[in-house]
Amino acid sequence: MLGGMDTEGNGLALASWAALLADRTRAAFCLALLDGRAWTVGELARHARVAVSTASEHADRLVAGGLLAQHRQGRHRYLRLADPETAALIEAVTAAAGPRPTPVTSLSAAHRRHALAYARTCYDHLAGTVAVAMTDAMTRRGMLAWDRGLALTADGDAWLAELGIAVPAGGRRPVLRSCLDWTERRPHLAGAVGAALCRHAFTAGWIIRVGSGRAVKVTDAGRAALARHLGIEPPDRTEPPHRRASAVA
Amino acid sequence: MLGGMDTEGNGLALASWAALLADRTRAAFCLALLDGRAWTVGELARHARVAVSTASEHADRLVAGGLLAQHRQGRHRYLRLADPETAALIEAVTAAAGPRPTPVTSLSAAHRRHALAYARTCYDHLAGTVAVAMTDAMTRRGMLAWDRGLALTADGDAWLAELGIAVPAGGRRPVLRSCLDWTERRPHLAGAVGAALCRHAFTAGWIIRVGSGRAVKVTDAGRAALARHLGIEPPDRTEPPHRRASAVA
DNA sequence: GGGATGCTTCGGCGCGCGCCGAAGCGATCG
DNA sequence: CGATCGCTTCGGCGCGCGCCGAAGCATCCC
Repeated sequence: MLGGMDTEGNGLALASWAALLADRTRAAFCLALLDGRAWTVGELARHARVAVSTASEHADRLVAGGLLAQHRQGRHRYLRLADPETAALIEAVTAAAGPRPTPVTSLSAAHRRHALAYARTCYDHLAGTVAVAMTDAMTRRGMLAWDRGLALTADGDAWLAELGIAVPAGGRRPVLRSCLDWTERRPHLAGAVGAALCRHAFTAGWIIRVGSGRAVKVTDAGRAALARHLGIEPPDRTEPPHRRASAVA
Repeated sequence: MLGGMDTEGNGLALASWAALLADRTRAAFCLALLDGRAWTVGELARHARVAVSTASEHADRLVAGGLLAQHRQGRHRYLRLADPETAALIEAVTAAAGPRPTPVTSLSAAHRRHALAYARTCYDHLAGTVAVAMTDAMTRRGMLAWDRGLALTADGDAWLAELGIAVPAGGRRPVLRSCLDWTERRPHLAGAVGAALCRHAFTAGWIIRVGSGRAVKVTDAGRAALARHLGIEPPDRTEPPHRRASAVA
């Protein structure tokens, strides 16, 4: 029959890999870990609402499959995503898995949803309305060129330098990548540059973590910086979401 | 608890999507369909060595899940991958799922394996040793710039024009993307440019399909063209593989 | 018309996997 | 030292899913 070759060995590997994500509990783990931090087994269990024993076994499988890395410390076992490539892949699959806009049941759920859609981390870079707006602004200002691929222009280079961000030279990691935003369905920046930008936003106090998840909050200083450096005016998102219908733009 | 939100709705979507690939038969289907062509239910069944009834049901699920598109024609039902994005994602997962070098059992299997590793289609662009060599040559000749993202240079633009390939202007598809080669573990070109290049290679007679799978063969004309246009000398791959150990470079 | 051929539907079988609670174990704390 | 805490291991339960063959239904060919 020919052709079976490619498939037999490799189809199995593909299926095994996918099987790791093909369970709602394990998927929940990976999604939670997309915040880029390390979680304990207990935290993951509570998050996904399963028994700790169950969570422990799932963690075993994910580590064995190479999706997660672990490190033990005292009586804790910390889990995080294995590497940025894995994170990118999971994010890509999530985007493909579709904009299922998650029926919102409670008001506080609506708050959290909006906070996530507004600004969050995507492993090591920024995502959400704010990240897409930043990408758009950078494009508008001629810092990014999309017409022959995606690349930083000389202006973009200069801008980063001005902020004190060094563009990391070639490792095996792509310097600049576009990542389809899961809520906006439009691209934001990832890759080494995206990560450096996000790191800078944290250290410069533009954004801070809020709650235990992936959501971040743009500080006053952050709003000022975005206005000054990119000419964008992100709305204040500490106010309740129902005020906001027109502010997203 | 907080944080459950993101996960509950979305973790389910992620898991459902992954479940589509999490079966060796369905994975085999998708891998086969990565050749970019449309297969019938019967062909897929024979390829994956399952009963036709089984294949039919799998096809249903893949179509319902949005991974495959179908079109019926007389008593046939043709299946292909839904779109280039889906293809890219599957290829990415395959690469992540790992370089499991597929233990080779028979001599003819070795032939097929080498043919695949040497040159094949990856949905709508080229992959394998040849594709990676082409990408390297284009980089060496200054047609591609990687240091600030991945982009065509002016030289690259001119080269494509010389071949009569128009760089497709912005649709929602990325113009140029690097795709991790599954056999070489190094990047080759994808995106609209990769697809255009592959299409050109077919129409210009540089390559032809061989067998029923994804493998392609570089013609004499193709070898001449690669030498002339890129200064690379791909070895003749119609000869048996054991001759070739040193020729791959 | 009759007889292939390609596909779908259905019933049924059996394995695998996700779940839990109980018990055990090592680290930590008082 | 004993009590607590975080995690792991184990046994057992039940659902879901992948598989098949038989039967049915179109389509195409003579």
